[in-house]
Amino acid sequence: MADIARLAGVSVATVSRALAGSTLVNAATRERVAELARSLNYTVNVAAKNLRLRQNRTVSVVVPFDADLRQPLSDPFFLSLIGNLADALTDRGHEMLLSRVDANRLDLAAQGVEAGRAAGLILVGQWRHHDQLNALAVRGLPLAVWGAALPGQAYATVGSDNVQGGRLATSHLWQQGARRIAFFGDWQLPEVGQRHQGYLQALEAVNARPAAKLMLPVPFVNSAIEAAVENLVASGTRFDAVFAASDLMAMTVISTLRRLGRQVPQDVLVAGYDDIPLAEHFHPPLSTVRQPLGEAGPALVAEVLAQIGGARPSSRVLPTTFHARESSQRA
Amino acid sequence: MADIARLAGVSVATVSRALAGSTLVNAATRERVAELARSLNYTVNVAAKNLRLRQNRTVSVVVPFDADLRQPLSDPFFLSLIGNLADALTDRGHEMLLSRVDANRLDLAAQGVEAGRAAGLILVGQWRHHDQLNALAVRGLPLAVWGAALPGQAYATVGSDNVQGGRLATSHLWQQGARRIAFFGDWQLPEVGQRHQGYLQALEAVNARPAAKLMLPVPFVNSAIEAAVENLVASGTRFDAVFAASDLMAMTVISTLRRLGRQVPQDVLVAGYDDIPLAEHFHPPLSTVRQPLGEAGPALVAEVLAQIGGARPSSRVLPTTFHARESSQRA
DNA sequence: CTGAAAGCGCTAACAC
DNA sequence: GTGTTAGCGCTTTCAG
Repeated sequence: MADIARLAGVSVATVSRALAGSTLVNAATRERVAELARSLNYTVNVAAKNLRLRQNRTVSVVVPFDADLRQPLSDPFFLSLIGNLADALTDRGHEMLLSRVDANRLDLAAQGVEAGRAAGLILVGQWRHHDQLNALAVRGLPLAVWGAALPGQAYATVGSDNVQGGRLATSHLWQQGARRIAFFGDWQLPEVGQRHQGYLQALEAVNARPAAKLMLPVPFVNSAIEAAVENLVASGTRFDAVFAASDLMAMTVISTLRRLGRQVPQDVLVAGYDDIPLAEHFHPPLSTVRQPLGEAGPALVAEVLAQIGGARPSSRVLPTTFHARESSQRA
Repeated sequence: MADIARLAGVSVATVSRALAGSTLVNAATRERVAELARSLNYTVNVAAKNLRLRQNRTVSVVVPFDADLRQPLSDPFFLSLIGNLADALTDRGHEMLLSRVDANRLDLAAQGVEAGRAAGLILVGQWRHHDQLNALAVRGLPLAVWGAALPGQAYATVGSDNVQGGRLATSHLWQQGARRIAFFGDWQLPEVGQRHQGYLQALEAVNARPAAKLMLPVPFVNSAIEAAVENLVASGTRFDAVFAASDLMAMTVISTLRRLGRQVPQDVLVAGYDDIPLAEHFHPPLSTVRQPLGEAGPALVAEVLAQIGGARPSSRVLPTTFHARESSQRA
């Protein structure tokens, strides 16, 4: 900037003003400075500017990972959510700092904000660390979490209506004639827990009681899912439908069932959760609960930005819809 | 920092040194300062530090998008690559600034670096903007691009051996007895172009000549893929195999063929490219060319960091392997 | 309309 | 060992 000032024969203050488009500066001078900057391929140093202005237009997005499995991030739903967040942030003139942290050290997630790198934090995935999240929120850190709304939470969540989703999927399966519907998913996780709630509610609504043997606390790990299907089949437990806590899980269930000689939907009906793009191109096309991904990014971004602006945390539950396709309907 | 200095009864310089773990400062003082910082939940402001040190441990990762379609980022392969990059960057102590830019305004991609927000740039996807990329590289911007190595390029690429991949897939299909193998993919895109090359080479190797009608320049858009399959079938052109430029495309091809009453692999053999995690759980399990995703992130990161350190751009081609599954083998 | 000067939060000579 | 000082690149009072 000093260079430009010298070349333009003005002070740095004027250059700063000119580049900021201030009307205080003579139009001619402004144009000259702008031209010079362009030809020198010069851009204002954002870091210095932010430092001076004590502002920050960056939001830290962190994806917690389960240290035990150190799985590379692979669920298409979360991956898409990240893409979505990038767009939403860009649309609102902010930048996105992306990182992954050990889910057991969630306090590290706040680092970006504490080190002044970012003005707020978006957490993609809640895991079972409700209390750690509360601790962050109590510190006054602008924070929005994708996940389930839980009682007694001090932080803001944005998530889909998991209970409703679980209910929709389960009662659909029931209506299709399924009477022994298995639930696949680790209900210790808040979101899955609520989907499980919905499952229970739907069964209760028709006066059915869920068999304990049909509820399998399966983690989001391929090998575990396959093993669960194998065990279920081997055990001889009768079941005529599966409601899986995610599409990815449902797909693995279907492919494992097929390997074991059971056809979907002829022998077993299956429904998933998420409605990832591939769901409708799967074979059979997968019935599933759609989470409104398109709203997710903007909602999370709006929430952190509101908090950065001083607002109190406020959670939001997005409605879910069920999309019946072939996997849950007998031909 | 000033606060801590006051509370500790020392100067800010000492606090700075203490927090940096300098041995120049008395161990007792150092501990006192560290304790104070901890209790105050204080962290050094990275932006200020970087400004002063004229250093920068951030890398900008940008994903170009096609403005015409403004598709939300959805290909699992690219999404996974981003996750991978995040990990690789974290492992090497850097942060990741993620953004998407209009593929027609690739010069904007450099903004992060020019504005001092980042020290280097990783571009995920090359599109057809070879020259724009060269222009960036010529400016001396540390840059690594995921894509195809092209003649006369001034920038560094990291990518899989697309020609080899195309050859492997095509000759496998040939060996399985396919004689009229269709190619699906827009070969204007460098990577797809090379896969197409491989396809041609494989056919040439067995003295077959590809029918123009069997080569379809289909973009990565679901509706276009479906339309292409429909047209191909409707036209009455005979074909007994499809090599698609990505797994996602292959899956859409399979699901569309099925809708039109053609079974895979009974009527048509299909092979894809990428080996996304879902490929093996698809029905039928998808034969595909694996790109070594695990190496991609680290390789791209190593390359930008090397350039930031002053090295000259140096491209890298990662080997591909073909994984034959049911979609390309007659029972 | 423009310039001089102060300061954002930090670190690195250079003294003591 | 520790403090003083200068300055990273910028914006913004406050004078003129």
